[in-house]
Amino acid sequence: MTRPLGDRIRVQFERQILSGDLPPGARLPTEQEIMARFGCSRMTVSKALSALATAGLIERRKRAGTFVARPRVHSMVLEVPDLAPLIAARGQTYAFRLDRSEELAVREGHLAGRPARHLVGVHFADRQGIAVEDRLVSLAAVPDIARADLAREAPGTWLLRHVPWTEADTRITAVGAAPQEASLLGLSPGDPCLCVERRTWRGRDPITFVRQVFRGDSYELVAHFGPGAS
Amino acid sequence: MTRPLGDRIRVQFERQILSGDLPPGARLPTEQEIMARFGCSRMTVSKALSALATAGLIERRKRAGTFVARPRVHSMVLEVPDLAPLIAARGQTYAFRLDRSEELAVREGHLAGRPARHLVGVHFADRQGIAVEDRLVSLAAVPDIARADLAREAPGTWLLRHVPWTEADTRITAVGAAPQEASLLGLSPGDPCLCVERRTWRGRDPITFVRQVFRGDSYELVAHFGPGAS
DNA sequence: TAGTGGTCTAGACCACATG
DNA sequence: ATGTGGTCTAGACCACTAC
Repeated sequence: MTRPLGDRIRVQFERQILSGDLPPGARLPTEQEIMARFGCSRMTVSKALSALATAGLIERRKRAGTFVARPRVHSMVLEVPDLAPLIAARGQTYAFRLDRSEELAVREGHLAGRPARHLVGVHFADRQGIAVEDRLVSLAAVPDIARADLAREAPGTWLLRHVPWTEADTRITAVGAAPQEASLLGLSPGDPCLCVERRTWRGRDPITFVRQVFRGDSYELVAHFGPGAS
Repeated sequence: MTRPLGDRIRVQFERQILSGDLPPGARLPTEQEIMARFGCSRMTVSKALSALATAGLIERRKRAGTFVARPRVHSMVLEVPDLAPLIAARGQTYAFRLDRSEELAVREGHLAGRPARHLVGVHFADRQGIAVEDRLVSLAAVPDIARADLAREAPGTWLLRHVPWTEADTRITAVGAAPQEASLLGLSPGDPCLCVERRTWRGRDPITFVRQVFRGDSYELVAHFGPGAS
């Protein structure tokens, strides 16, 4: 049960960095010194340090050496849960109701100029509307969307199983509920809602644009930053 | 200007996967076959495929082979910009005003039972309040906080330079502005605001808890998912 | 210019899971 | 049982850059 040597090297420096023992800007030993200390070949040391560099914990500069990176403020991992299991986990019953489905030519956005299916619906938890969804799906990229049974399965869930995206942008804002949204969600107009807008691609082909408006009091997003594996 | 061989191997499979040429579940050639095709050693192939595996694009199983991974829905990279440069980039003038600074013993949360400094202040863009901030900073972890000049530099910026965190949780919700918040931000009570709550640690020591309430009409968060490097 | 990391080789032994 | 990936070695040459 002895862990790989490269892992032990990586974990040792990981610990020293996270504990503050090696503060940001500190210099690590050279590969030669680490080789000698662990009695291993240079390739093993190189792979261990490369992993730390990929993870952003260290920064390597030729001729100068290897240094503990200044922490990057600007990136955390955002959890993007699927609504159905999330609501089921709360002990509530999930449902989706499709209110509109039509074809149209998109005028703007990353789907501009393409024929698309326009889908509007509501996500429910125990008969309480918790989110309204307005979606465009490229017919060129997803011709099968016409045959999908979207009466109960949310378009997002269906899409994910049939045409998983490889690239996505998400924009998160707070908005006041529009009158129609408010009535669907059982709110008063202007009540705070979380608005999530997402554009997705597969390779370079745009797939879908979706705008989801969630009741502010029953939905939250969670993000995490940390060393991750260890 | 010839790219490293390992990179070329990695990029080739990356492209085939993202284009859908190699769909999820498809099997990649064995390392032996790739060695032969590129005329390189096995180590080079191994490093290229390991990088793809770390990135989550492929999955490697002994005796079975290497396969294109089923895409993971549930994680995107959330950009967490520092407010000052963000506002400067808009061509506005940034300022922070500290309204309260006191010591207290925290009762709940990840700082429970610890003495802390309680800081309340407002972020401004061109004299318009755009966010109110309520923060607790552990005195045990950051004794220097007492000496910090927080009159103009936001506590978050100061903290980042002096005690960078290594781990953080963020919760994003939509809330209605409380009366006091509304008056500070020039809103009416109940107007939609984006609420960001973050807990941070350095190693296992809790550092700070912060709740920021942003004007819904002048702040947004952006997240991205994609192959990243290429 | 000398020391650092970046990359690569041509082997090797091992663990493991599948056929 | 066998073929796959996991890891490691003991070298090597090169590019870059801080000294």
